[in-house]
Amino acid sequence: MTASSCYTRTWTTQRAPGLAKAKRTLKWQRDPEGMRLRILEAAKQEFSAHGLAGARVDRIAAKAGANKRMLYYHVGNKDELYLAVLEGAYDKIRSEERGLDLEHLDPPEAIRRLIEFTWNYFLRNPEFLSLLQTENLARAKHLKKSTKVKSMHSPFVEMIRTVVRRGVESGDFQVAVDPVQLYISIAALSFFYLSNSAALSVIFGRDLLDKKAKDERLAHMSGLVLAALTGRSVELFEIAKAPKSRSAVAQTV
Amino acid sequence: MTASSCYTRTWTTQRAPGLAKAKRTLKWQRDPEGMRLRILEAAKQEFSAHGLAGARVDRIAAKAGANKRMLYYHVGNKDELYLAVLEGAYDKIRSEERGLDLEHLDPPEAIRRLIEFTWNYFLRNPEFLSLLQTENLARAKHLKKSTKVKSMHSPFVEMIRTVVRRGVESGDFQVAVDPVQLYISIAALSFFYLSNSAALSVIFGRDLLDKKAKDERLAHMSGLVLAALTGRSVELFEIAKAPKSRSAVAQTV
DNA sequence: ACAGTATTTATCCAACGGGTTAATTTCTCC
DNA sequence: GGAGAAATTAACCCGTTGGATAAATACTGT
Repeated sequence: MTASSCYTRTWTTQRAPGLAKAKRTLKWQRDPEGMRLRILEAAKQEFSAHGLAGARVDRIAAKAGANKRMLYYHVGNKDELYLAVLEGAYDKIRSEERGLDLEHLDPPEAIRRLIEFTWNYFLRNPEFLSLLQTENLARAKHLKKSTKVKSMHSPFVEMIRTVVRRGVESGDFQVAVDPVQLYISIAALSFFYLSNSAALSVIFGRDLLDKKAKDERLAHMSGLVLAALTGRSVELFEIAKAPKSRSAVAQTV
Repeated sequence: MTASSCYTRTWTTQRAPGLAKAKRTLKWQRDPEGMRLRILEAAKQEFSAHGLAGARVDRIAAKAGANKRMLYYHVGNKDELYLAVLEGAYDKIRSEERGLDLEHLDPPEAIRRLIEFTWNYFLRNPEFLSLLQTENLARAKHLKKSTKVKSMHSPFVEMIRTVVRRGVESGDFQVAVDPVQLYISIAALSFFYLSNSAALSVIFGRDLLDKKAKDERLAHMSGLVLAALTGRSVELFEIAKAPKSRSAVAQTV
């Protein structure tokens, strides 16, 4: 319950290292940029772990090694803090995506790469999933106030649109598909699986996050999307075997 | 802020309608079953609207036209209440699914029907989406305590497994696919689109919930899954047109 | 008609939680 | 070396909230 003390800032530094006499002991040190970053990082953890209403401003301060007042001084109130975190999260994923360089791959390979990237990004950044879920439960009320976020996405959509068009022209893809629909589907297949893995693991009685399950999932998703686009049914798709004894599977999360 | 009074119970009934003298006025009336139902319904609304931490016990009581004490008397504390709501929600969807009668349709038609049902069910029951999201943010801690829920799903998985097997045997499906993967994918395509429509509408700058968008989404999803399974690229898949002026689209939610 | 139980109402409260105010300390520039 | 601005700490405020206690009222069987 009580905030875990990730680390306590021990700014009890010596001043004026040369002088022997004047070695005053500082109680703390100024560091506005660092403070802001620590606050945002702590807030990201707290919001993704507890949601918007569940997040505690005091815990964020504690995790950031800061006084609660600092949150308001450097960022703003709880909602503004949340928006800042969210913008940072979107910025990070879209900027990594830009590095994928899909334009120079042949279309099926580009799509496969996008799928794999999305899957791995979500795996590596579970807080991103939580933050989005939380924002959607709030009906995107924070995002609607953001100006930055909207502009970050048109280039991304155009990138996918180009890949699809090239695929159709080269004959690799059977069908032209709306890039927004396609991206939403690609994101959906990973997002839902991962963000709901806790509940899904319980209701289906098998651990969806162990190594084998994750490999199978990636193969399934790539196969599904690429088969639909190209018409050629790619490798994948494990055969459906009827369980004999329905042995209970551990549900380590 | 103050709880909206959905309806106020006016139990100020006349007793003993035949007798003229003894027409006592009751302050309230007993109704344990009805009370329990009203509490669960109110709780469903509150939890789906505000999440777990955001939900207010007092508001639930007010919405149910009950005294707060009643929640604890009839169901339990906040967490037990939430679990009860969740179990009810799962029970409802799985029971409707049983009525789909997929066993007697030819496999592609069965899958299409499952996709359409899932989509429409999520559209008709947005609280279901919220409840699941909330539960997953809580890492399924409530579901793990449930005994009922686990057993509700094996028959459902077997139903899909059978459809897939029949499809492979008849040659309709190119590939055998794990029924759990398939169902997760089908659910994912609808779930993510709808549960994240608020944020997606903002970042992509178009209203994903208007009539046209919804029709397109259903076509896209059916096309994607059936094309992948059958190899024949079904109708659908709108051509990707480059926007000329990128006209702003209203974002009614 | 009455006793006993089930159901519901009426209050209370202590901890919490977001946000604010005011005082303190550090840094920068002249 | 000192004044003024920036950054940080410390302490407080006050409405909220989940939950509890006790008293009141309705029903049931006899």
